[in-house]
Amino acid sequence: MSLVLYNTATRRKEPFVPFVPGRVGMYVCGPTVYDYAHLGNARPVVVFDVLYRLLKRTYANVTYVRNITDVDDKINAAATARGEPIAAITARTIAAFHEDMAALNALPPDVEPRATQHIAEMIAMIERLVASGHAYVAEGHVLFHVPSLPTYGALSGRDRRAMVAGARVEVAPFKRDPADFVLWKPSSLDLPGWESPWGRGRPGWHIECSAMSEAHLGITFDIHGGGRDLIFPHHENEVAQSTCVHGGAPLVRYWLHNGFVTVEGEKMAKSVGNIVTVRALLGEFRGEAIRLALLSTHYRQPLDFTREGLREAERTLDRWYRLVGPRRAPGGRVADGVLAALDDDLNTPLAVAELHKLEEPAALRGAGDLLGLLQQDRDAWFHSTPRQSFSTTGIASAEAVGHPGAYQTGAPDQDYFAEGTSMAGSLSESVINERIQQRETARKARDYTTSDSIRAQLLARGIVLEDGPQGTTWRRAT
RNA sequence: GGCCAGGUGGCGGAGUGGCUACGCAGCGGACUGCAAAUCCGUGUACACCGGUUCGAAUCCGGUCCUGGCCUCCA
Repeated sequence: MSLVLYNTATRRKEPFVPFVPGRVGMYVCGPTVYDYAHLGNARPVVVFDVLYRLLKRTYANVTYVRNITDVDDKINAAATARGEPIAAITARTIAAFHEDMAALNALPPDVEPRATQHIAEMIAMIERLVASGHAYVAEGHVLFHVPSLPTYGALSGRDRRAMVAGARVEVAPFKRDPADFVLWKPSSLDLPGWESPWGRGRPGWHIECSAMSEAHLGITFDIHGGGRDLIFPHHENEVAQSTCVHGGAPLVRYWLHNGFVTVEGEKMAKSVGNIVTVRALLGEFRGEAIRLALLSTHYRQPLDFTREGLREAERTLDRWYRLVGPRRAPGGRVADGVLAALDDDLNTPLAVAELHKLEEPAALRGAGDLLGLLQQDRDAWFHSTPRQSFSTTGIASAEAVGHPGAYQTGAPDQDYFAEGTSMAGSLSESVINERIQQRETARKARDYTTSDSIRAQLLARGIVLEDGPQGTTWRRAT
């Protein structure tokens, strides 16, 4: 394997060489848990899941860390707005996140640290920053002093003075420099808080990732991933904190960032009202189709998510499932073309094209395993509806998770899915099989009027019949 | 305003100097009682204008357009 990755820090593709031979440490920024995961959250999870699978093929020791941010002002705001304890919101959201990502065939990370479990490490880190002159205390806050680090801005490629000039947010008066950012801030008693040398307070956003990556991956690790929007300020600030704490030792060797997701050509944003949650989408499409749609565009490119794109992904999976054989079986050797595509900076669209060239079931299953696709039995795929697929993986319904109204994402979102009315799932398999038998009888009697009417009836309920050499099979229309 | 991406056939989407992917849709055919599925055939695209070159979608310059970031949005 000769993996090449595009490194945001150098803006070039570079051969991937682990810092410690044979061992790989990878950190991906995970969700802030106050609401269901949307497509923008799902893309990095799926993309870096493919990278994780690819790395595990080659390296015996891969540690994948994906954090959970469970202390954040957005969570506090949600708790206030809903009149619900923070712990209840985070616990429920984390459970939903796990279910949704599992439905997308994303493997769980090796470590999933939570910010609230690493407060002590954060405080220790901040103390060192204060002691070394990189941070200062002001009005109960601890701030990182950006001018104390001459190389600040290298990752995002921006000039400090230009940033200040373009700043559109009011600068807090106690900052020594407009670019300084918060490491620790005071908490009133109604907000989550921990005792610290600077009084009861809570961490700023960036420090958690510095603390958690050090705790689980050490001072310098190989890969750090996330969405493009995190390059600045989040990752820039992470670099600043960590390198200052670690006496200049580099934090990350390869920075990877995925592009944004738009929906039907529009930016997905709360203000537009077109946030598409994975959970809502899973009600209409199967997880593997969503996953394939996410992998059909190169991860660094912008991805426009459309209903038609999802349908195409379903048709593609239909075709592959017809070829892979009835039972889920261990995959065979991964085709060279597929590997070469993924080795080239995770070129998943090219890998998908390579899959189209495969005809052998074992080869398809093998490539599918690496991409996290084709993970079920053929019948399970053809007979399942989105809902069923969702529940057979042990996922509780949105209602069972509770307070569905709390996750109201607005009318436009509802409209997006309203047109996808589906009758599939309204017929049980026994009824379908019974009708197929009746049709068989009619066909043997050459009563094609009856047989065609049975097929038409089933089609109206979303069931497609196919007469093959081995008899009649059925599938859910998509 | 600054910085950064991107504009490829009806659609999606790779490709970054010559060999013009791949998929979907469409069209024609085979198969089928009819379908579906499958198979065969079928489409010479690279925003615009210059330049470099024997040769450019691919390199250089310019123009237009779209999107993102610019202090807590993946």
